[in-house]
Amino acid sequence: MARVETGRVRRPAAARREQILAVAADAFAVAGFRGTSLAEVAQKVGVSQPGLLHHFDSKESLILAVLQQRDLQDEQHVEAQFQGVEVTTREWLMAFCRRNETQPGLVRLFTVQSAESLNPAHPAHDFFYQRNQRVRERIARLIVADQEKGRLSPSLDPAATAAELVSLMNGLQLQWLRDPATDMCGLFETSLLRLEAVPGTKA
Amino acid sequence: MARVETGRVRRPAAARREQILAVAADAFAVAGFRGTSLAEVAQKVGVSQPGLLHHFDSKESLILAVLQQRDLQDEQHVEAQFQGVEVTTREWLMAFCRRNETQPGLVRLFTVQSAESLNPAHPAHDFFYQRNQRVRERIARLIVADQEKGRLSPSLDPAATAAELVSLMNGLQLQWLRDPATDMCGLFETSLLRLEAVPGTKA
DNA sequence: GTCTATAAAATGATAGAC
DNA sequence: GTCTATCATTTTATAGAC
Repeated sequence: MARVETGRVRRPAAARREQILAVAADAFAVAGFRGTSLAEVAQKVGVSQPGLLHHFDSKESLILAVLQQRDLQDEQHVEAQFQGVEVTTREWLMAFCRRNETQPGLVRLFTVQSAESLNPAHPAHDFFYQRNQRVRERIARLIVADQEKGRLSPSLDPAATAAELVSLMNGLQLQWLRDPATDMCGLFETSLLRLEAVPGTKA
Repeated sequence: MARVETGRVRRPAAARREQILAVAADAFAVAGFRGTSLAEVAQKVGVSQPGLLHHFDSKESLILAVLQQRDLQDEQHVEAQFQGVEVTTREWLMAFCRRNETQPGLVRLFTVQSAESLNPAHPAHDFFYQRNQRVRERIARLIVADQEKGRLSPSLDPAATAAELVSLMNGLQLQWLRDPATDMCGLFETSLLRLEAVPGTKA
């Protein structure tokens, strides 16, 4: 006698986890953390809501897992391009920008969560603070290297310029998401070239 | 015989409305639209939740009223400074930046709502789209005027440069909110001065 | 103008079976 | 690994009294 049809699709935990992360990333990108319900994510995955919570203890652990995974993937992708090769600030930043241009969902996830996480009560509040510091420091180091090679004016303050470039990149992403006609990378490159044109290749 | 103490504080509708708008602006600024409950706002106002909904038909109408009021106040404040006077792009933008620096709550309201409203289902989705277009056009006109006076290089594309400056301003606000040590206006001015240094004051 | 009462729906999470 | 059942809250909104 045949088993009763239950409709369940049982999958390896790892595969299901990946699937959930992908669906959740999209949902959080569109509606934010508070605006996304576990039931909604579960339904899109094709699983019950308690079934979803079997893989992630809570909604908080889910958003953190999503952000950490995507952040790691993204960083690795770009850094891998320049393995051992010498990179200028502009090249490095433009590589990120160009990659972002092909991944609006990812950009949206980080842009929306970034603003939402300004709230100290947001589960990813610390995550975004740390991430921001890390990115600024990375860019500041690239700027210093460029200055040493005479590619950027020594009159530029590395930390301040890094903060400015991170801000511009974030702002351009927001602008691009709101109005996809925005030439995000074109505007960014124009600004970077203007930076390189600042006079004063050492006194 | 004395009337029974009800504990109610009855106020003129207009005054209560203003009070609600002020409290709601703070709440939406911190926790966003989805993250703020009417009960929370009502409690801080010192009124019951249905008492609050007597003044605003719904949560949606409340957030829209908050944004419209603040947007109007802000624009009027800065434009009033330059009544009839000729302003440069840099002066106009720096006036906004300096005012913003004194109003973190206001900046946070618009930064958080701006990102949250990327969601087409957000009540202020259209509001922010229109507002963004309006600001970009205003700045583009200032740039054209500066170019005509020889204060900015004619090689700059007004619309593109306006989009870049709006992006930078928005990004700097986010950066400043996340890390108050950021010298928002200082960084902005540095960038604006760099723009003015672009060579080519007409052929 | 403000309140109490209440509805109606949604949500995050747990218990326990299969 | 996934489900059904269920709970405790929270949340927006309405009805009707004062």
